[in-house]
Amino acid sequence: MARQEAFNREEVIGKAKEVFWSKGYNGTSMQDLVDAMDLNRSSIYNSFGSKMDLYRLALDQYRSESGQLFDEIEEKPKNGLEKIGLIFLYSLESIHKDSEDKGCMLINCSTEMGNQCNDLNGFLESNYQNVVKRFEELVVKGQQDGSIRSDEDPGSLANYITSTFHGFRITGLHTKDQKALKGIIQNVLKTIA
Amino acid sequence: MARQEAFNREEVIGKAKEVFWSKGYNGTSMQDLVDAMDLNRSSIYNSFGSKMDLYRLALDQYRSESGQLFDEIEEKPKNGLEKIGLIFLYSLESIHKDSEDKGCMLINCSTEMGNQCNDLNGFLESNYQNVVKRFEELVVKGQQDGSIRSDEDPGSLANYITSTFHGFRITGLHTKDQKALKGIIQNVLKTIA
DNA sequence: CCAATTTTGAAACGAACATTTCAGAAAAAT
DNA sequence: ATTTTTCTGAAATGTTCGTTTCAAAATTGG
Repeated sequence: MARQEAFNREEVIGKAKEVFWSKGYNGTSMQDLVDAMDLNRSSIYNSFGSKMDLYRLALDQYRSESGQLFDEIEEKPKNGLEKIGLIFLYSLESIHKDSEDKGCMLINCSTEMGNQCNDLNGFLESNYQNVVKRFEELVVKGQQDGSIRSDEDPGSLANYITSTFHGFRITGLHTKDQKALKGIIQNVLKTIA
Repeated sequence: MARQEAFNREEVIGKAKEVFWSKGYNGTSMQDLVDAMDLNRSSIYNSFGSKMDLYRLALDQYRSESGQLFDEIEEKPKNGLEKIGLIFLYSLESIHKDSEDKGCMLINCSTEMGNQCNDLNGFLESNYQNVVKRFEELVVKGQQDGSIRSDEDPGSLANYITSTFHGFRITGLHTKDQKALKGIIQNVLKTIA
């Protein structure tokens, strides 16, 4: 048969992801992608379809990587409250390393495209619900091991945590002060303990 | 002398604001603005300068309107904690009325343009600090009247409140469920009480 | 009513946009 | 080595972008 792709697919999607993450969908031009992915225009269109198709692939990769975070924490020998704290500490680390102030790609997508693109809305919604679900699982665990209070149902607490979690990421755009950010985390944990 | 502007300045900036708010800066075309403002292209350029100039005017108007919210609450006969609760309830109302899912224009600006446009960054930063300051004032008041705990300094609590406040606005993009949103507010207030 | 000045409308600007085209280079299978 | 298929590179597609131009219409003050 014939020739096959010379590039690593996940790798070049990763490069596209970085550009979309930093500049947003509308702020990213095809030329930006050509430069970043180090592929020819036609190769990109051939392999990935349209700019929007590529954006969705980039989002998928980002979500997949973010989801792994919860998986990693699941295995650690910690109680529910500590595990939720770890999620926030990972986020703190992301903020610390985010010298470009790119923020969270999924939040960026929500604010830029959520109300403009119906196709993306389904993706964003399922992702949001998934985050709530993952937090809820940790809350249930915490209520079982006694590290999280049981006078409020897990879903409600998970809503609160998810909300503060998103706020935390926005806050990270404006301050990188570790002490201030850790103070926020402590208050969140205090609320659910 | 000569002819004068036939349109109301704040009014047409308001119309531009709606478009930018909904579609973002990069997602808004000059044609969108011509249509929405009901002004000719050249009139817009004559009166407001560039697209970016107009965007900044729209942002200014939005910030000014948002700031009035704090002013209104200042006059009410409530304690510090209740006043902070009122801010969140106003936000809840905004979310409820936001059928288009436009969210908060300033957060949208932060996520879309904060890391791309140095000029806007100063504006965004001063605005963010101002929100923290306004919350801090309410915290101080709450600590004086006993409605807010005094074992943590006002600045630290204000950081927590601001962070959750922004998260609340993001959450509003994903759910309009009043009970769920009120539950989040209750947890925030519980944390600082 | 006239002169001064600005707004207005429509057309035009070059640049940048996303996407397509297509001939030739490259690699796999026979 | 030849055939087959795909990838690749560069150029070109038509569209839309933000902005400018300019003559005509409009409105003010004298």
